[in-house]
Amino acid sequence: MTLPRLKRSTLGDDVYDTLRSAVLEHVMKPGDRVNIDGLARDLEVSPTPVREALARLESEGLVRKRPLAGYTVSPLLTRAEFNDMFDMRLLLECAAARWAASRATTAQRSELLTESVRTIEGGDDRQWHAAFTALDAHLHDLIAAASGSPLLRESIARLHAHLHLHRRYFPYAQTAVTNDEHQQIATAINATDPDAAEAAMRLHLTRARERHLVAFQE
Amino acid sequence: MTLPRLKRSTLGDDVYDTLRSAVLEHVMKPGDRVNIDGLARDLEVSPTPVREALARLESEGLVRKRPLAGYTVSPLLTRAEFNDMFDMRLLLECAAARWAASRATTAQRSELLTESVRTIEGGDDRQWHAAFTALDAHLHDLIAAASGSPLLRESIARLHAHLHLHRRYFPYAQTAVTNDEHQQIATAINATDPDAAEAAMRLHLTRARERHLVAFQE
DNA sequence: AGTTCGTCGATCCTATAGGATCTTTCCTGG
DNA sequence: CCAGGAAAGATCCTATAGGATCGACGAACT
Repeated sequence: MTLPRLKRSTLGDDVYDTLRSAVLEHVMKPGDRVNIDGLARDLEVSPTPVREALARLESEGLVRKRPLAGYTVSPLLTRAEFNDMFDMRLLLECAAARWAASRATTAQRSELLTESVRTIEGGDDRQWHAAFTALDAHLHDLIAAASGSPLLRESIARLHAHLHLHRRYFPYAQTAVTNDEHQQIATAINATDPDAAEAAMRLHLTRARERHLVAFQE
Repeated sequence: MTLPRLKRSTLGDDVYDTLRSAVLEHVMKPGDRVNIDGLARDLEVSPTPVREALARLESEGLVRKRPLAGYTVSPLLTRAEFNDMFDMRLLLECAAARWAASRATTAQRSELLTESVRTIEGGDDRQWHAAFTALDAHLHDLIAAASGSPLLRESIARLHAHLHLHRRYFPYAQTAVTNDEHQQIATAINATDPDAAEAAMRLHLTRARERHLVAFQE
């Protein structure tokens, strides 16, 4: 019998989750100054757990720290940084798809298939975008988990956090295409076809990069 | 005229560097409990910067945190984790070598050649091992930097920190082989030969894995 | 008019104190 | 001799206060 190990969360962890969500959902916008005392007041905690949470967020690159001048939310990605991120995604996620195709368990394959056909309906723009982003992140994490490499999964998760530093962009018209690409990856992994899985992932990421690149044309 | 931007370091950063070195050099051994108040007394600072440093170290996986029970130094790698780490190194560092071969600047190529022929002499066992490890890490970082991808370089650096979680092992008899492998990589990169650079890196890592694997045979 | 200096306000950084929790040790009973 | 429970000690977690530094505004000088 395995008990779910009741999670004894600390205040610092709660603050961390809250701040992380705020940055990822652009409630705290890139470039914003982060006032430790102010945040502590708003969250009704002491500055100490806030400092702890910010130290972790800085280690992940979501906020920047200037000594004796405070924290600021990390600025938006430059075009070069954006391209670098997608180069990394191609490197990591293509390998993840390949490994997942050869090593995933039966349960992982079926869950991947199930999730890949889900679609997001209803809600206003903000809700819809949040839900779609979450689903996308979840799918990619499923593949990363199925790769059987904890380190690879963690690296991909870290990278996806940086993706949120990118300017918000709503590819409404292309969700059908995105869903189709996801399904092709899932199908290839389910069929234990590493080559096809890697190719499908490469195609998906290459197209996703192009879809997002329009944000830099202004 | 460019001034070297005097670094205004904070106490928290100093504590972080100190603790990080202590963990990496096994002054604080895997599994050891970390006493916040005790460390603050020893370092003659308040617990606050110590907490901040530990939060960052936890984010990097060098220490673990159990709520309401304190921090402990991360345990030694299991055999599975060790293999996973080298799978990741193969994925990341082979790509780094390939990219470095095609994109490195002239200055980077020459520095890589210079450093790859350096050897470590003298000192007692501890000093010698520390110097050799530092040189190895420096070489791999040079290649990662020459890849032109900041994210890739950071990922590799993060991975190398985990390498120190591995049991100490002194391959005295094999340093000549290691040096030779390093030089082959450097030569290939200098010759702008991506295929050879990747192959040399793959060979180096594969052999390094075997050299370290003996630590698990007991 | 432009620049420099000094003061003010805000913020960060560090230090200390009190409450809650876990670990350890000791004791009792079977 | 071993298992279970309780109390003491140590530690972590949180809250608050004081010192130091940075940025900004205004005045005086060149």
